[in-house]
Amino acid sequence: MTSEREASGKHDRILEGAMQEFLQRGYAGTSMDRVASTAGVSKATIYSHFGDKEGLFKALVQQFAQSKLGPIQRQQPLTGEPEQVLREFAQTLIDETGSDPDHLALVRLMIGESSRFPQLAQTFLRHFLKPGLEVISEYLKEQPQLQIDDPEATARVFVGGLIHYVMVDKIIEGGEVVPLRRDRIIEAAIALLLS
Amino acid sequence: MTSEREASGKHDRILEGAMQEFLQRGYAGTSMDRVASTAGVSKATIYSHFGDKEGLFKALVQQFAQSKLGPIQRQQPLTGEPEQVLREFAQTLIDETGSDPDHLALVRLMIGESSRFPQLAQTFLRHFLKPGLEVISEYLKEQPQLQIDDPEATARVFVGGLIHYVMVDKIIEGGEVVPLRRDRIIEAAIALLLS
DNA sequence: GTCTATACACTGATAGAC
DNA sequence: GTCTATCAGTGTATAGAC
Repeated sequence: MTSEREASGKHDRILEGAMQEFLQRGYAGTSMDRVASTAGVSKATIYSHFGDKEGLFKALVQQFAQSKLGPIQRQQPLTGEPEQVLREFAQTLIDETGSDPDHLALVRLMIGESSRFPQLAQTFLRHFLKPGLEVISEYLKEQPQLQIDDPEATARVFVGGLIHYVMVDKIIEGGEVVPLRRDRIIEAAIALLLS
Repeated sequence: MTSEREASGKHDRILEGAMQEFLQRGYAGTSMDRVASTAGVSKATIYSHFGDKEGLFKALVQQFAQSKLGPIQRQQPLTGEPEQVLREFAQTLIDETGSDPDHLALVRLMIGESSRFPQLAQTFLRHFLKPGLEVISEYLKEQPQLQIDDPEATARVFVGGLIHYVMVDKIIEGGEVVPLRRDRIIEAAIALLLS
């Protein structure tokens, strides 16, 4: 039916336009006028689809979290030599989260609004952080020669150290204040686990 | 002079009121009307002191960064047994940054606005992150028996892992999604450095 | 320096025509 | 379902009195 196709088209165009605006200007900084203009629809159409500004925002972030699987989430269980497995995992994590401008902007937004939209932060963690922690944690459990007492906590330090690097370097662009090349943090993190 | 004393009093009251509002509502979510009301002055007074909203915001964050020294920044160079030194450092970092609501709110704000106010993020890193990295980095350099090839990068993984824990648990309150007790992350981080 | 009063644009949201 | 037109309220910022 024509009405269904058109409705769905507008629905998605609104979400795309809203995404651009929210990622660039933040929640409070985004106006519904501008979202309407960017999406090429009238404000009334937005309100009929999403109720209000908060409804639009929540719909948008959930859609993002569900559409874009985390780079780690789609990974199979890890197998192979620890040094190579860990290096590839670390490189993938840093490169894929650090080179996607939309992802970086979403992290900024999610953290900035986490006190006003706590569910969004939780959705984000469930989709992006938790799967990566689990896959590394499982791998460490299967490597008794590494002598790791607490694989879950160790995975958290390992992944956390890498994510913190991306946050400082890419999300808040603090690379000038505490400069450090990508490969040095990767090798240091691996060395800690292997020694 | 009376005029000086009074001007200074209002100046500080405005900064304090603005701090409350910005930390709670974000930059765009804060209105100058509300700042004026919270500070107990008129809007015109704020504009005469700080020019515009952006000027007020910048003055505020710089004042915060300069007044509150990071818990690590005021520390002397570390000395003693590695296990005890590292444990105390980690506990201090997690407890002091994780239990100060203003500090947590400032991190949320700083990250959320980092693309629109990059200097604020840099100021923050210079005052809070860099000193901690340096003190740990220096300590690791003086412990050859730990066999750490790259003390700076290793310090970054160690500190980053701890800060990431605080960010997930306290800043975005994701403790339910990826629960982990404070002591487990501390012991896991220490074990990585000692093994 | 500080206030009151106000200018003037823009905000989120809706009514009513089609 | 979608639009145009519009509402009441609030936003930043300033003029002018004291």
